[in-house]
Amino acid sequence: MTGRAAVSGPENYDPADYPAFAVTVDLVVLTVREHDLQVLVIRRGEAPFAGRSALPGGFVWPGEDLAEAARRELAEETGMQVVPGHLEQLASYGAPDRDPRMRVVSVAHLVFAADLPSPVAGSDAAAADWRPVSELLAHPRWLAFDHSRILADGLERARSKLEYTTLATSFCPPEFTVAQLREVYEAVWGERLDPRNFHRKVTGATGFVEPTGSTSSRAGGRPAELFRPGAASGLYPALLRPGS
Amino acid sequence: MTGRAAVSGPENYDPADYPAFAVTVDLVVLTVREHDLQVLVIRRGEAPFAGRSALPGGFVWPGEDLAEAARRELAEETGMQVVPGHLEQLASYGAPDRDPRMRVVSVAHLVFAADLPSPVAGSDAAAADWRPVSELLAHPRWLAFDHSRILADGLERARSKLEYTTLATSFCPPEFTVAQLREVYEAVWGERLDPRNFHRKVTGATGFVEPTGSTSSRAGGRPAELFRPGAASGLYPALLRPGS
DNA sequence: GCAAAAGTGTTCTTCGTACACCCATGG
DNA sequence: CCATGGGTGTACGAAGAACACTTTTGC
Repeated sequence: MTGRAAVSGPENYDPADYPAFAVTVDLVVLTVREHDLQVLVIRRGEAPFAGRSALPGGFVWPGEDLAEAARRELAEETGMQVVPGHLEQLASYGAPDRDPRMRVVSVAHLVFAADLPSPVAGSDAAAADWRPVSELLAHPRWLAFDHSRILADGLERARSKLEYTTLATSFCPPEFTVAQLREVYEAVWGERLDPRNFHRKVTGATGFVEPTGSTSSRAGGRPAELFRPGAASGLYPALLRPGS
Repeated sequence: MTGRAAVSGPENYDPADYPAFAVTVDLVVLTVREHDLQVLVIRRGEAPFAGRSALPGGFVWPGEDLAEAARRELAEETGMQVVPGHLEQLASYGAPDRDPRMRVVSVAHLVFAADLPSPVAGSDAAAADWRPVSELLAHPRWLAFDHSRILADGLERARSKLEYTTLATSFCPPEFTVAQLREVYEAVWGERLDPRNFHRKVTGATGFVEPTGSTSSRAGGRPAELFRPGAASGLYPALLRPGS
C-alpha cells in the first residue's frame, strides 16, 4: 500500500507497488422548482454518516469512462434518463481522510436538469429527494463527507456558467417563456432581475432562444410568447451578474 | 477486480470488492518566453511512449492531498519551488484505455509560472524542458497518453482566466511593466492588442496592478513605469478577448 | 374598466475600439 | 535631431441600468 516511491513519474515502477485508490463519481444535480434552486440528495442508510443526506454517486467500474459512470449512477440512483439536460465534469476531491473507510478520489459532475413532473421515481436508492441548495449550504453538516464543499463548488460553477453560456435553457422544459428563463437566473443567482431589460437581452443575444410562434396562456396578464433553446452554446453578449 | 457491483452508492459494500485504480497528477506548467507561450515537458525514458514527450506528473501517495501531490511532483521533476505562481486543479482524465499498463485516473493541474532565469535545474527527470504550446498542439502525437488533450484544456482554461482574473501577473516577475503584461496576454491569446488601450484598461482596473514608483530603462524609447501585482484576484472591468 | 403580466422606447452612463497626439529616453 | 517605445486625449458605438409607457389577456 505504501509503494516504493519512485519519484520520476510513470517510469520505472511496478504497478503492484503503488497505492490503490477507489475512484467514485458524485453528482450535483440541480434544478429550479418553485422559484428556488434545488439539488438532488439521497438518504444514507449505512455508516458512515448513516441517516444523513448525500449527493448521489458511486464507484467507477473497470471498463467505464468517468462521464459514463456518472450517467449510470444517475440512472440507477434517481431513475433519471441519460442526458436530462447537461452533464459536465466539475472537479475532483481526494483529501486523504475524506472517507474514513478507505482512500477515495471522487470525480464530481454537475447536471442541469429541467423540473420534471416525477423526477425521482422507480429509484434504486432508499430515498432520493430535492432539497433547496440554500438550506443545505446554511447547514454544512447535513451532508455527508465533503459533499457540502462539492455542492458549493457546483453552485459557483453554475452561477458563472449562466453568465456566458446558454445553459440556463437546460433548466427549462422544451418550450418555455422568457419569464421562466428569468426565474432560472433569479433562482441560481439569488437576485432579482429587471423583467424588461432581461427580456431584451435574452431575445437580443444571438442564438440563445428561438420563438416557436405560439403563446402560453395563464391567469391574469398578457400571454407570453413561447421559445425553444437556440443553436448557440456561448452567450453573446454575456449576461453578467448585477453584484459584480 | 470486477466487484460485486452494488448499485446504490457507497453503502453495503466490501472495499476489497471494488476495482483498484492508480491515481496520478499531471501538470500543465505554462510560462511566457520570447513572446511565446511555452509548456514544461519531460522526455520519457521507458515504454510506453518511450522517447516521446510528456507532461510532468506522477502517482499520488497514500497520505497526500491532490494539490500536495502536484506540488511535490513539480518540485521533484523540474526543481521548481512550491508556489512558483499559481496552481489550480484543471480536470480529471479517466478513460479506461488511457494508459495501456493499468487503469489510471489522472487529476491534471494547471500552473502559471514566471519566466525564471534557470527554471529547469537540478532536475530529477532525465530532461525537463520548455516547448512552445502551439507547436505541441499542432502535432498531437508528440505528447504521450492523452496529454495533448490535457494541454489543450489547460490552454483554454488559461485563456479564459486571463479575461476575468488577475492571474496574468503570475506569469510576470515581481516587478514588471505594462508591456510585459501585455506580452503575456498576446502570447496566451495569440492576438495582438493595442498598447494604448491595453495600458488604460490595466491601470484603470481596480487592484490589478500597483505602481512601484521606479521605472525600467531600456534601449531606445521612454522608460516604462514598474508595477507590482495588485490586491484583487477578480478583474473588473474584465479584459475580453477581441474575437468574441 | 381594472389588475396583472408581457413587451417596447428612451435616457444616461459605462465600457470597448480606433486612432491622433504628446512624452521621455538613447543614439 | 530623430527613431523608438511609453503614455494621454478624444470621438464614436455597443451594451448595461433605470424606468416611463404601451399591449394583451382574465375577471
